[in-house]
Amino acid sequence: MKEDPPAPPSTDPAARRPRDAKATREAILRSAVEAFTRFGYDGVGVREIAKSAGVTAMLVNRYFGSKEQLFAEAVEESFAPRTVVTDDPRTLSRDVARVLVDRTAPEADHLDPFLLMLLSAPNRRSAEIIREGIERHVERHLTGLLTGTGARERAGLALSLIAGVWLMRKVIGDTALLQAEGDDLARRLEEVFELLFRDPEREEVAGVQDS
Amino acid sequence: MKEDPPAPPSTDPAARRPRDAKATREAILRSAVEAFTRFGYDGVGVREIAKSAGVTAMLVNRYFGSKEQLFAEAVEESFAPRTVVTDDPRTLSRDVARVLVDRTAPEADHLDPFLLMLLSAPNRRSAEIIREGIERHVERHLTGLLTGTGARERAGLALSLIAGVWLMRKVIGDTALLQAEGDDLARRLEEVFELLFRDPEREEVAGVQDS
DNA sequence: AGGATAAGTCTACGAGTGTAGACATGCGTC
DNA sequence: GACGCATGTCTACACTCGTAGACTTATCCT
Repeated sequence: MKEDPPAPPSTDPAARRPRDAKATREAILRSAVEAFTRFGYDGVGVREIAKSAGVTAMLVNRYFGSKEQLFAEAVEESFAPRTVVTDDPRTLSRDVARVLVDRTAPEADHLDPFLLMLLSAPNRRSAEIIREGIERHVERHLTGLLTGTGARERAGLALSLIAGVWLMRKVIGDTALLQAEGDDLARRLEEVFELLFRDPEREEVAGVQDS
Repeated sequence: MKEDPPAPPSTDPAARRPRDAKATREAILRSAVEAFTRFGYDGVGVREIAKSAGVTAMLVNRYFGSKEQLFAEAVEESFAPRTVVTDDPRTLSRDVARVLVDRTAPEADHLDPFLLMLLSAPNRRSAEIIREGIERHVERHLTGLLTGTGARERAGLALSLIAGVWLMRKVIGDTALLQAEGDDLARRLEEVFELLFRDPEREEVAGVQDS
């Protein structure tokens, strides 16, 4: 009997934080990165992001101005850090292939910038923000690791393949790529990356026609 | 001066069609394929599709049951026909590379199933519909053209690369791939497809480690 | 202790969503 | 030539979206 107090003072995720603007801002940004990576720009609302950060929706706009600006900061946060796993050009192909296969495995749920890109690409505004971010951070970095002609173009192709594998394995759920044995997949991907990463002029045989 | 009549009886796209259920259904489906390919599942409303077909929104649901079922039929319509350009395994790599580069050129605006896939992938329901469609139509067809071990897996990787190039060039607008010279891009892509399409056991040198 | 100010919340609006149900209308057939 | 039914439309509902403006509350400084 007797009604319970409507707000049992259990572990409320918001009421406990003692009014710290910087911490709150970071909490919102963290929630935003996670939400945008899981559901994409159009797949999540600011109320949802705010709730999982323990605040109300309006505070998001107060700190970030708008959903679009919040997304821009989330892209920066997501793309800025490591992203590429190794800087050693000799093992680059193998490492990229291995990490890609591992992170797109069915049981893994890594929050990856490529997922954020794929799921937010349909919206034209967010696509433009993503383009700026991936060019400035990921593509530029990868291009710097490559030598020879067309390094930028080859880096772009490699990123296309990476994005495509993310798409097919984690977003679409393509059976052929999900049922494939991981080591086998990594080996084939390594061959492709090797083809894209190596200096085309340092090879003994170009092999292809000249025209 | 003087206001024009609010509805000038010019070429009204709907009023002219003489009540043909089949034709109307096809018109709606055509509009749906175009809209879903341009804006993705969540990026377009049934009212918009209906309007460009010259009918009202409710007629869409009357003919197709729901937006989701309409999307399923649109996927079928989009993925069913040609999709792969040639069936000659000898020129497959070159043809696929050439067509891919041409159709993703900045000036082209080809309505491609891959665009529909990319833009509708974020929605989980439509992603599942797409998976079913691309596996049953495109992937199965491509797998049948390949010989040797892991044909299905290699086909999946090739489709990943194709999707990735579509994404980076036409959706994200990646500068590195858009500024690249078309013939050069096609040549590099042909090499990658050649690596994925050829029978791994029919090669003189496997080159990679055995484990 | 008390007031200033930052930190956070509440209410609301205008627009857009998919779609259910009732209504209007034009065509083929007797 | 009029009826019947398929074809198409109108209105409405219950909801979600981003965000603008007014409001409340806690924290810090003097």
